[in-house]
Parts: sequence; structure tokens; C-alpha cells
Amino acid sequence: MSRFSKSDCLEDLRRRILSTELEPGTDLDEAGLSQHYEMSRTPLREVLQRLQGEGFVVMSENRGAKVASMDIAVLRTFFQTAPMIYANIARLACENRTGRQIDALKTAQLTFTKAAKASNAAAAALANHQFHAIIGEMAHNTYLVASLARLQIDHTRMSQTFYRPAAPSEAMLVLKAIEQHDAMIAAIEAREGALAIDLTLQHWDLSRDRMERFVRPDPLPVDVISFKDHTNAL
Amino acid sequence: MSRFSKSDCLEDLRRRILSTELEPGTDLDEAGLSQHYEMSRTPLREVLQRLQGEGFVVMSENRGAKVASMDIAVLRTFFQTAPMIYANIARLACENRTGRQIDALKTAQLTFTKAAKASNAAAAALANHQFHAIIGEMAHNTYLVASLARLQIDHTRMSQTFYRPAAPSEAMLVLKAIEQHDAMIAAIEAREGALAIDLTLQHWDLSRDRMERFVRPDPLPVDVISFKDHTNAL
DNA sequence: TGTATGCAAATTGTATACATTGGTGGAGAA
DNA sequence: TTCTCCACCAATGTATACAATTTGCATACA
Repeated sequence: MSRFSKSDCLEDLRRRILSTELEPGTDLDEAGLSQHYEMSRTPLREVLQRLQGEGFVVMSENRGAKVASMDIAVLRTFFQTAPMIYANIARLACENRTGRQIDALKTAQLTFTKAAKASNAAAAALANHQFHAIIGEMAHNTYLVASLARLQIDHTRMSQTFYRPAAPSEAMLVLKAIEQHDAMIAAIEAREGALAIDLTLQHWDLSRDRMERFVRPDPLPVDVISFKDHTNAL
Repeated sequence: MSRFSKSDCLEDLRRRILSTELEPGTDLDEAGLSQHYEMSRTPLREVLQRLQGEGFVVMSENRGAKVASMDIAVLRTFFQTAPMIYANIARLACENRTGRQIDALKTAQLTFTKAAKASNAAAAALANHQFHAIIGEMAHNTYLVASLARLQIDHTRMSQTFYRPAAPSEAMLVLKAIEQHDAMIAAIEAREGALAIDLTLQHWDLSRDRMERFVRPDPLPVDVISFKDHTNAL
């Protein structure tokens, strides 16, 4: 009957939220979604409950579900917390990674590289998400992964612009990110914890600079808004 | 119609899991629970989905929900991760706490003290849970709180035995924990981050010693099992 | 005795109908 | 004109019936 299974629906909604196809704060109408995924409201509601648990959506009684917002207060804590979590995850990944996981990481990196070089922003951001999620799995620490997963939601949403190079200098940054990923794979495979942390923090700095500019973009050119003859125009 | 609201049900299940009234690994039967809480299976299933998101239960397709287990692998990461998270939460709590939250913390401490001194193990463990959850709120960091919440689930379940003093020396440890709580309140109120971290780590050490003995109890007396005349009794 | 197979019971998953809540717009009074 | 109140509508919350899947047991066969 229904073309989508429940897990398909779950994955698809995750994807749409991460790619900001569903923007932060968007109202999620149960009836509409259940029609879109060709399933009844009952299983769809369960999917939403689950997404709430994962931090993708927030729900309030009698008022439905909304895509988790990204207000300024949250972003502050994001920049504050991310390096610590990412670094610790990297260290643990070195200790606990399995050979199979290394293979999965290399596959994810391949997917990421292709999407990034093709300037397919949404695909690149999702592949990057997947790459770091695998490192999270390697860490094998449910407690930290709970933090990581939430950080990644916001990280991936903010980095959407990263992979739409507006200038050649920005395209270079993407290439640098690819190189850093390769170095991280090597460090994790060799179980070199200190190196992995170092690379992770470098990778974070690259990403942070880009995101901070997204959050706090360059101000508009001053001379455009300073019409001396229109002081009352506000 | 139903005596329990959905949020009552959610809270009660949380409580029963934290107090190990529902032991780790217990199968949660939907029909039984919906009858117990006098609501239909639909809202009950949503409650379970939510508890899964919070890490209280695990669900698998067509096989229902189970109370999250506490196997040896998880415990290892628990002891590995907890101090870092608790310490960082304490530091952030100093920075971000509000006056209202300090009041709430003092109230929680009062409840905890009463329960602990009355040797009401389940109530004491839950009150302690509440105390540290409030410090988590103070930290005002969704990412770390996600970790904290999961740590607390296992912490509270393991500390059930802590508040059942088997010997006078153990009763003293409970009194020490109460004192540490008071000191932590003062440090957070005074926004003394370094002190708060220090106290938190001391508090952790106290708790850890007790829990490690729970996880790895003293071996049984040797002479009870060494019947020299019954070597084939196994 | 051990293993395979098929049926039956129990349990989970889904659809739909109905109840309840929150918002909105229009009518009436100040 | 503006404020208040009420009725209606749209959307969420719940109950129940039914479908699908799993599990346990019994039976047959090697």
C-alpha cells in the first residue's frame, strides 16, 4: 500500500531537515506529511516523536511539531561545545575503531569527495555528516555520541553554504577539508590519538571560520546606506 | 476517562526505570502497560518512542520495547565519560545559573537530604537525580545536557544501593554526599567555576568508589565453596 | 534423539473514526 | 471604530478494529 516504509520516512525527514529543505522553525503538519509519505497519521506521529528524541524537531502539546530552530543562544553553546566533543570523539575513535569501520569511513570519504568536487552542496553536506557520524560510531561511547548527534544536526545545517563556492578561494577551502579528512582517516587507522585530535581541531577551525561568517556575515558596504540627503529614511 | 495523563505516564515510567523497579533489559509489553496506565496503546506507544529518544528504553522493529540494559561495555564508557561531562556542566552552571534555579536547587537538596537520612533508597536516588538534573539545566547547553541525561540514567540506576546503608561507615558516606551538595550549591551561587569543578570531581570520586564496588562486589568467601569432599558437585 | 516444518497464539504495526483543543473571524456592544 | 465574546473550523490527541509479523509448540520425519 504505502510506498514509503516507516524507516524510509524517518531517514527522509532527517535528510530534509539537515539539508534545510525544511528550514529551522518550519511547522510540520501531520496530515500533510502522512499524505506525502502515503501512510496514516499513526506511524507518522511515531516518526515525529522519534525525531524529537533525536533533536531534529521539537513538539509541544496540541500544537504539533516544528523543525528545531537555530537561535543565537543555541549557536553560542554550539561553538562553545563542539571542539571538546569532536576532539574526544576522535581520540576514542582511535582506541576503538574496527577494520570494518575504517572501510566504511573510506567509502564515506569517497562519496563526500565526489559531491564536494561537483559542488553539489546538499549532497556534500550530508556526506560530510555521514563521515563524522561514522567517527562517532567508532568512538563507541553512547554518552558522547548523544552530544555529537545533536551538534551534527546544527553543524550540517549551517555548513550548507560551505559547499556552494562563491569564489575560487572558497573552493580551495573545500579541497582543504577533503585533505583533512584523508589525514584523519590515516590517523584513526594508525590509532594515533594525539594526531587525530590535532587534525580534528584544525578541521574544526576551518569549519568554524566559514560558519561564523555565515552567522555573522560581512556588513553591507557603508556607502550604500549612508544617503546623506535622507537622514530620516532610517 | 483515563486516570493517567500522557505526561504522568511518561514520568512514572522514567521513575520506575530509574529506581530499577523495572530492571535493565525488562520487556515492556504494550498491552499490559496500556492497561496499567488506563490509556489506549496509541498514546502509550508514543510515550515509549519518546523514552527511546531519551535513552531509557530501546526498541526494535516488531519486537517491542525493552528497558535499556547496562552491560559491561556500557559501564566502561560510563566511568570513562562521566567526570568530564559532570565537570564541564558544573563550570557552565556557574556561568549561566539564574536565581530561580538556585532556589530550585536548594529545594531539591532539601528533598534529597530528607530521603537520604530516612534511608529511603529509591526516593534518595531520585532526588539526587533531580538535584544534578537542575545543575544540568543551569549549564544551559543542550548538547552537553544530552550526554548528561544519559549518564544520569545509568548513574541513578547504579546508585540505588548507595542509599541502603549496610554498615555505619556507609551511612557516613551518604552524609558526606549531602555536605558536598551543599558546598556545590554555594560554589555555583558564587559563580566560582574552579571550585565547583573541584567539588564535582570529589563528589564523583565518592560516588564512583561506591558504584565500582557494586559493579565488582567483594568475592564470596572462599571456604564456603571449597568442599574438599565434593569435587564433582560443581 | 535431533531437526525441520507448519500451524496457532500472542504481540506489534497500521488505518480510520471520533474526541478534544486552539485559533480565527465575525457579530454585537461600548 | 475597537474591544469582547462566541461559534466554527482546522489540527492534534485518543480509541478501537484490523492486518502483519514473530514466536512457541506440536507433529512428522530422518
